[in-house]
Amino acid sequence: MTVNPSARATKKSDATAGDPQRRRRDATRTRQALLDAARRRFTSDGYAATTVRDIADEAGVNVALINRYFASKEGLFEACLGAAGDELRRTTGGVPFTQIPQAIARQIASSGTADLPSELALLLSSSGDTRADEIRLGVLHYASEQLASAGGRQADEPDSETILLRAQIVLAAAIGIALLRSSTPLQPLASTTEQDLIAPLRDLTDALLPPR
Amino acid sequence: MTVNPSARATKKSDATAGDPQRRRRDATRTRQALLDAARRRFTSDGYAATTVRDIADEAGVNVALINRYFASKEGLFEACLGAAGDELRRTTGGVPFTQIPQAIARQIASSGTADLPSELALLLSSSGDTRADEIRLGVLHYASEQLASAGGRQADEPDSETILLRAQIVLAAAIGIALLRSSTPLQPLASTTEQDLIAPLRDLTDALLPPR
Amino acid sequence: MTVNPSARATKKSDATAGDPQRRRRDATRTRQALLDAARRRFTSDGYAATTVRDIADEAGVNVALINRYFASKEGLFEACLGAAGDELRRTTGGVPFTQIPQAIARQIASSGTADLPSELALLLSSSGDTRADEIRLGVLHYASEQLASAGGRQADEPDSETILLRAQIVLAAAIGIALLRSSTPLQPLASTTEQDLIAPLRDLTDALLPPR
Amino acid sequence: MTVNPSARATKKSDATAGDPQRRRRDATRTRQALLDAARRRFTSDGYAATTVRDIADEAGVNVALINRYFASKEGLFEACLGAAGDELRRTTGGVPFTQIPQAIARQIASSGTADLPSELALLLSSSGDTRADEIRLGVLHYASEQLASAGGRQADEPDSETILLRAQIVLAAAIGIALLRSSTPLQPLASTTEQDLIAPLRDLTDALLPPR
DNA sequence: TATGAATGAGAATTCATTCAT
DNA sequence: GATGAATGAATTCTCATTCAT
Repeated sequence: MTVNPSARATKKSDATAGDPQRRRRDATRTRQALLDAARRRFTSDGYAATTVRDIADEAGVNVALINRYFASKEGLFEACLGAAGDELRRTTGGVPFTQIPQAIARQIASSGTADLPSELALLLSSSGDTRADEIRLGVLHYASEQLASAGGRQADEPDSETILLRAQIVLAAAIGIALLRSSTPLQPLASTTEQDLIAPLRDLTDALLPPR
Repeated sequence: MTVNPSARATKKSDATAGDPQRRRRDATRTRQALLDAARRRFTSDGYAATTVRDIADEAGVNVALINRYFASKEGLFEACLGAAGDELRRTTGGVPFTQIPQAIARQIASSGTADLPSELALLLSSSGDTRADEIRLGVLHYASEQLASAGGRQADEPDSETILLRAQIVLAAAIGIALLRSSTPLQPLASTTEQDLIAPLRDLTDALLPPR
Repeated sequence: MTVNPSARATKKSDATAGDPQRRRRDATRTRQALLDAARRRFTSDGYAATTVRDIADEAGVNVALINRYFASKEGLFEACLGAAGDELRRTTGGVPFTQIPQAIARQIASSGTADLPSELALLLSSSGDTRADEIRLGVLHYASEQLASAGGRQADEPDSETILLRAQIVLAAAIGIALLRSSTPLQPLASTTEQDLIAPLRDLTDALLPPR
Repeated sequence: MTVNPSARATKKSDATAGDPQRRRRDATRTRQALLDAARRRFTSDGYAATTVRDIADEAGVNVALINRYFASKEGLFEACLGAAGDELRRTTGGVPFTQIPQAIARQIASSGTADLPSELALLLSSSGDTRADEIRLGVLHYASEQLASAGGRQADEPDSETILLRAQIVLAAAIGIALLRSSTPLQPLASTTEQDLIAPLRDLTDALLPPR
């Protein structure tokens, strides 16, 4: 399910033309399947409510492999967080001011409603793990600073604190939306498309993050 | 055994008539202590990560009383949710449009940062319990409709769907802020006062919920 | 099974009659039952091969109580070791030289063959737990020094090192006997009585620990 | 493919004539490496506390090879026990009475303190495996009978039972010493040399096993 | 009403072993 | 012959809940 079988088959037939669809033992693929499944469950159910068995079942692999590849449930969570951070940085880093609404909307609505929820939502699932909290906080900081500087502001301006606060409110809004979409079927928000979100998000960012 | 709690309470107040403040065995007091403690822990740690023992300890009462008064952990959560809903309705119901930012700011910052977090954050802690989810969804719906109608809009207008969506985004922002403040020490957002929040929230609501 | 119900009943009626010590659902008794069962299994099977379920079943109580009363399997082991150390100190502390063989024999054969094996055997079951290892080593040291000094020797004599070594060999012999009796049905050693052991042990101690 | 290991070895030594020490794929070498590593870990940690991965890592080979060569962890243990029994028989079989202390001392101290512990200690690590227990008991029996007969005694003498008991006590002492040396750093016993042990062991055997 | 004891279900994790390459 | 992937059975521990005072 998680693993796309068709793409896999294709790749496979390229590699071992005579023996298609027979790749059962692939460490990296297993790892990724676990990572995807974990992200889904962690964001929709929260860290504590998610069992490793849930994740393994959803990934279609044996539970013990979670410990093999990620040492522990916490390790898996940290890996999810790291991946989410990377993804966020890639999507939002260096986006010009006018593109921010689109970027946020894409981030929120990127992968459908509940199928593969936005990385944003993951940033609020606390695990009680210190290391994970640090990662989370780091990503949040980075993201809000990116937003703050997108308007062309510098960190040493007199009202930089205010700007940062407003950027964090934008971030909070984005996360709030992602959460309401992934955990609660609150209509119409839950079923909006990326397009639907751009206009209100533009109003929001324009109001909170006025360019120079 | 004793089925009627009120009758019992009456008897009790008779017994301790001389010292009405100091009642060691006071059902309603115990109930309230549990409710407060539960709200704190549920919002800061999430439903699943909170143990009934945590709550009981924080409330300073015996664990078994949770089951006595609320039948189960889920029952306690539902009770918290109900109380949060009531509180929200009281705070945000019928607020005139211009007062919305203040109302939201107060709601968010009402009780300090982490000491007694806003009810808003509770609205996203899912418990996996169907009844609780219904309550939650109900409260969220009500709140967003209140916001939508605050601008003087009616539910049967042609663009009512859009208005509702925008109201839900405002709500999402409010919840996002509450969450970032209660679960993560993201500065400066985490330490802002009610006053600090009003201006940006005004900008936000003005942009998203234009009055007629 | 382990806990003698009749003895318990008797004690109980005694206790509740005049003694202010009341035992309701009896935590201390449960604790002791666990301690006894644990000592049996740890000595006969070793730490790692013993499951907490084995112990709980043998004690006739629920598994979770092990964690309740001793925090962990390791905690229970440490408690056993501590109790064994106390018991050893009580039995062997300050025993005059001529009584040593009897003391050792009693210690070894004290409680039958396998029913409640000697504390001695426990002193060799390593758990991999650092704290437990320290306790164990402390008890072993104490016991060998007791033996060394029983012959009237002082720690500052020129050959004190030799004396201590010989005392440790006596101790090793005692432990070896206890082990061979508790873990392996090596006949005739496994079924000897306390009396049977005294004569050979006297020869052994006389040969290794010559009095001044 | 290659069935005959000796043929293989021959071929091998031909092939790697210039570097006879370094053979990567050598069944008997791998087998022996596993056997040595297993003996070390089993004696120092006990059967249950030793993982097959520990052993394989220490031997520098893949884990699966344990099952390949010894069918199971228990099989490996039995093999160790068998090897230890052979070794013991070789060392102690037919030793004249006066040489017994030396033989025991050598056995105990043979291979340093912890590096390659005495086979003696292995004789007490129970595995819960019936076959292994039988082997163990057989070895212990054989050894004690050897000791008993070393004094020139016959099995049909009137006090043969007593003699056997005393021989078992000597054996118990030897095992006790080996254990205290391999598992616990009890000084000075743990660091004594073979020479240091001979004198006390002579006193011990003389006292317990008087020759005819 | 309140409390500590007790319980059973379920959680994460470890580990010997087997499979496929 | 050797290796890394995968698996299922256990094991320890936690936790909500119930029981007995």
